[in-house]
Amino acid sequence: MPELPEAETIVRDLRRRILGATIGGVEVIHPDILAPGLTAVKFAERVVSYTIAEVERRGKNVILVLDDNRHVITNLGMTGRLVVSDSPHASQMRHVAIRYTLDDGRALLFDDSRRFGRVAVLDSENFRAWSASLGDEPLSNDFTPERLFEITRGSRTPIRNWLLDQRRIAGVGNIYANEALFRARIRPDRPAKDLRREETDRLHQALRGVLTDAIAARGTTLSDYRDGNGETGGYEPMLQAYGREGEPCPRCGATIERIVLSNRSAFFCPECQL
DNA sequence: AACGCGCCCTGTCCGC
DNA sequence: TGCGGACAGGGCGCGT
Repeated sequence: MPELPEAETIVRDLRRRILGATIGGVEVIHPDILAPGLTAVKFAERVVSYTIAEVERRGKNVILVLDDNRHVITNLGMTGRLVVSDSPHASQMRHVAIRYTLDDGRALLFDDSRRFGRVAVLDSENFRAWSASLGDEPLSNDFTPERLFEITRGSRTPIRNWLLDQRRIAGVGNIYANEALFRARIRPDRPAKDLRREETDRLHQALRGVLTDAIAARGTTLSDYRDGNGETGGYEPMLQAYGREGEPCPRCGATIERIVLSNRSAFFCPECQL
C-alpha cells in the first residue's frame, strides 16, 4: 500500500535510472487505469516522443515531468508498482497496465493487480491546480507544529481519519497514520479538534519521524509494494502498532487493540495512547 | 459543508 | 484439494 515513503523511494529510484530518457512508445494494456476522459490514444499523443526531464513526488503520487512541461501523474492506489524493465524482478510483474518503451531499449512498467491506480497527464497550469487541491507536504518546511495545530481546529473527525484526508495532509495512509499516532501516544478515535497543542506538537514530530524512518528503510512491504527496482521495503519489521492486534505493546506491554473507523482498521495501545 | 459509507478490484488467507 | 467468504484500503461519488 504505497504511501509517501514508498512513493518517495520509487521516485528516487526512477530519478536515478530514467531521468533524461525519451519515451519512444506506450502500450496501454488496461485503459481503466487512465484518468476519467483520458483515452489510450490521447495518452499516447501526450507522452510519446517526449523526454523525462524530472521525476517528482506530490503526496503519494509519482510524477514524471516531460520536456514539454506536461506532468504524468501516477497514483499507485493499493497495488501499483513502477518498475524499470532491466531490474531483476521486472519479469515478475504479471499485471502490467501501462508499458512505456524508452528509446534506450528499456521500458518503464506500471503494474497494478487491483487497478486502483490512476494515471493522468496535465499541463503545467492544470498541474498547479491539482497540486493546490492537495494538502501540506508533511516533510516540507512549511509544515510546522503551529500549522498542524491550526489545521486540526474545526474538524470533529477522528484524528486517524483526519490524517488520511489528502486535502489536509498529502501522503499519509493507514499504516503511517496508525504508526504516527502510536508514537505520539494519541488514540486514533480522538476528534481532531480536541487535540491540545502539546498533542499536535507530538503528532507533528511523530509523523515526520515515522515518514523519515520509513523512507530510510525504503518503505513498508505488506504484500504488494515494490520499489523502482522491484524490491521489497524494509520498514515492516519496525511497525509498532499497525497489524499487531493481540500482540504486546512495544512500549508498555498491554495488548494492542483493533477498532474500525470509517470501515478501516485502526490499531492502538489502549494503555499508553490517550 | 463536513463527514461517513459503499463501491471499485483482485490476491491472500482461513475455515470447512 | 478446492472453494466460498472475509479482508486489505486509496480515492471518489453520493447521501445526510
